[in-house]
Amino acid sequence: MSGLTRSSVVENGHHSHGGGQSSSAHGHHHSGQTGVVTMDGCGMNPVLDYTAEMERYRSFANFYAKTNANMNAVAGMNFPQSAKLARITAPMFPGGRLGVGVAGVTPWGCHDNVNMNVNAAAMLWGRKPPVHQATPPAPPTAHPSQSAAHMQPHPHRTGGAPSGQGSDGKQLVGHGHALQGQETHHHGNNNFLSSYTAADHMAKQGHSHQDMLSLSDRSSSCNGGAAGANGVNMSNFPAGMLGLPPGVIVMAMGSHNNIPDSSHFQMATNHNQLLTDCHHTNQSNSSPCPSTSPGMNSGGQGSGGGASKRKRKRCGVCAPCRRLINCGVCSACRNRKTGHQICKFRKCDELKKKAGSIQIERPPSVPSGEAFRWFF
DNA sequence: TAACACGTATTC
DNA sequence: GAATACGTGTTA
Repeated sequence: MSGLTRSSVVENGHHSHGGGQSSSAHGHHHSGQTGVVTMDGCGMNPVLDYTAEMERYRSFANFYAKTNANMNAVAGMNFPQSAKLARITAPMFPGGRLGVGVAGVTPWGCHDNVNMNVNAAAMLWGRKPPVHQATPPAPPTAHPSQSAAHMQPHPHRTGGAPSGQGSDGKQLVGHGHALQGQETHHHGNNNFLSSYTAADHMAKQGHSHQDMLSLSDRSSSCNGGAAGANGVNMSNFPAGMLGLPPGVIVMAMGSHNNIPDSSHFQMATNHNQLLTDCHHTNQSNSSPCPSTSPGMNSGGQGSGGGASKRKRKRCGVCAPCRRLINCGVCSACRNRKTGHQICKFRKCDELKKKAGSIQIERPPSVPSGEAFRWFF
């Protein structure tokens, strides 16, 4: 059953997405654009309404372009946060399409930021950006992953876009069956870049995101070899072998022996490695798997020595964790200096629970199809 | 019981 | 050392 559970997390293709501008809480949307490749093989997703989504983001972009411009011009002020935002969001809307003013458009989930309009300039990043920036992604028109080499049609491909959309860079990878056709669109548009950028950002910006991403050379131990039980151990495949462009998330589906909680996010990095999600992670240098990290519970709960006093870490996959920006208006944000608390909207759902009650079968706050919202 | 304040672990 | 954020005691 765990396989079914995992399937539902990604998008099983049965979700209605005919709601038009329905709330994002119902998850009809992004899975088709986030570069998610699922590994359960037999599911098929319709090609989702990408155009509508892009229009929506463009609307945001235009609005914030104006907002930022007005604020900067009228008030004669510069908002450093805008620059920070731009650093990550700009690649989502390359100037070629949306213009310079797009800087500052933010990729947050649209439904939980009612104040974002008036507080756009007050939005804060949870952590300062890394000092060293990753190699910037190539412009969409020149991204190396657009090469035909990795866009060769998969022999078992059955779902996804019509073959006429091959130029869209759809790459289906599976274990002997067709993969869900919800794949990427990433070459012909900007979502790939957003994924790429966000992934890179997440890999650097905060511990929680680092948690999500451990290098593939550790992933086999992380997964306990579980993926192999499915016939394909993606962990051991460099992304390049699979033709996955950086930023594409491979979500290994299907049940894994004795590992009910292994939602295998795997993300192709710009190094063409698959990054493997280890739930309950830690960023321990020595321990490949979070749950054993000295930073968290080793010797604590794990040894039966009672509740560990070690700090837990964000799960990295729940909706709040996927949120990249602070709301700027909650008490935690307002009292940043004295409160020592993360934005309420970013507070991990798991951490809200009592310590010791962690049981992530599936993040309860992650409705189907929203698993990768943070890329937008 | 939720919000707040503070200690402190963790990361950079 | 500063910033971030978790844990927990206190307060409203």
